[in-house]
Amino acid sequence: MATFFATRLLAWTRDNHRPLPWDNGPRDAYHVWISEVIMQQTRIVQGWDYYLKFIERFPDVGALAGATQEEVLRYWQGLGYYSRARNLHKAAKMVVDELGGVFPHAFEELKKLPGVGDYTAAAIASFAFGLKHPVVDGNVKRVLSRFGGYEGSIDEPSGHKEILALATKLMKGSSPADFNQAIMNFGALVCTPKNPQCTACPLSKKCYAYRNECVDALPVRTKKKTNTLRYLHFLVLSWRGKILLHQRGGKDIWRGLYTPPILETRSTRKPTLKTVTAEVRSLTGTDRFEWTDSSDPVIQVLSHQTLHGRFHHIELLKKPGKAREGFVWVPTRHLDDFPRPKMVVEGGKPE
DNA sequence: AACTCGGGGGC
DNA sequence: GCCCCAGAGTT
Repeated sequence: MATFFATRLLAWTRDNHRPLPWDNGPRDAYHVWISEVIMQQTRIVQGWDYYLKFIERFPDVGALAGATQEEVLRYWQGLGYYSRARNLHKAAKMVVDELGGVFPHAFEELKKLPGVGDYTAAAIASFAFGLKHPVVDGNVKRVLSRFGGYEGSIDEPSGHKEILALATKLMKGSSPADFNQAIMNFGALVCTPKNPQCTACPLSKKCYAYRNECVDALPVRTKKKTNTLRYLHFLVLSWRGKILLHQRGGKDIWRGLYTPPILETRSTRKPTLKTVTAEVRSLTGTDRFEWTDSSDPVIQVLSHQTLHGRFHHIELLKKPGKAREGFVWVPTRHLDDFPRPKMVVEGGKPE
């Protein structure tokens, strides 16, 4: 069975080249690492230009370690899951400061780097070093749950282990890098979530799901997704060509990114003048202002939250005091120096 | 084990 | 609308 799978899979790959953004560049540990982190939970097409621009600006681990977190986040702006960028930066510093700038080869050592989990460690170990570690991503879970007939939930740790065990068996005798690359491409192009190309599939003859007519029922997922509704009111305070930005911290979304000060409420209705006045006074030390405009609600759907945002334009009539810790007055022409979430980039555009 | 963390595209 | 994408960290 292992021979059938790998032979057919690798033959399919030879006839079906899939262009990837790193095709024309080196595939050492640094480049594999960057590409895999950028592509986490992201379609290749979406991450394509991010990868090329990131590599251009940070061509090696030293360049990345030497940059500021702000600049790294700017290159990540719009890509989402910003902890990936923060961890990438932190890990680059670890490699430079503690490992002499050299990536470890061993799977377990790779996993010690922040942001490197099972998948990314296996990808680096196999693609950069040729080690026998199967990658288990969404593609692999789908292909193997169908082919092997795994009907448990792929969301559970047990499901992950089952798929990993099957992948390990099927990989035996193949080049780990070739096998890993092939199975992910195959999942992306043939064994797709919707409308898989079973009639053209070189594996269908021995595919459990195809033989048992349950392709659409696999893989099984059990995770339920919560969806919280939130109402964010951005206070766009301006004073002589500058606006006030706040760098987000804590455990909420967009940590490390900059937004105007936010008043969160329970509806899209404008906060009361009283609330806004108190907030402006707290932020600037003055309550002399003119509330000139409020945008229509802008909706941004995240994987686990739906955000309704409104931008309230407030012009100060008196010089503000020194910005509080974590806040900064930014000339509007320098806004691009500050990494901001998509909703803020869009909402800040002139109408 | 369950939650949290962005944004986009296919259907 | 719902699902899923070259997942990982925290609680």
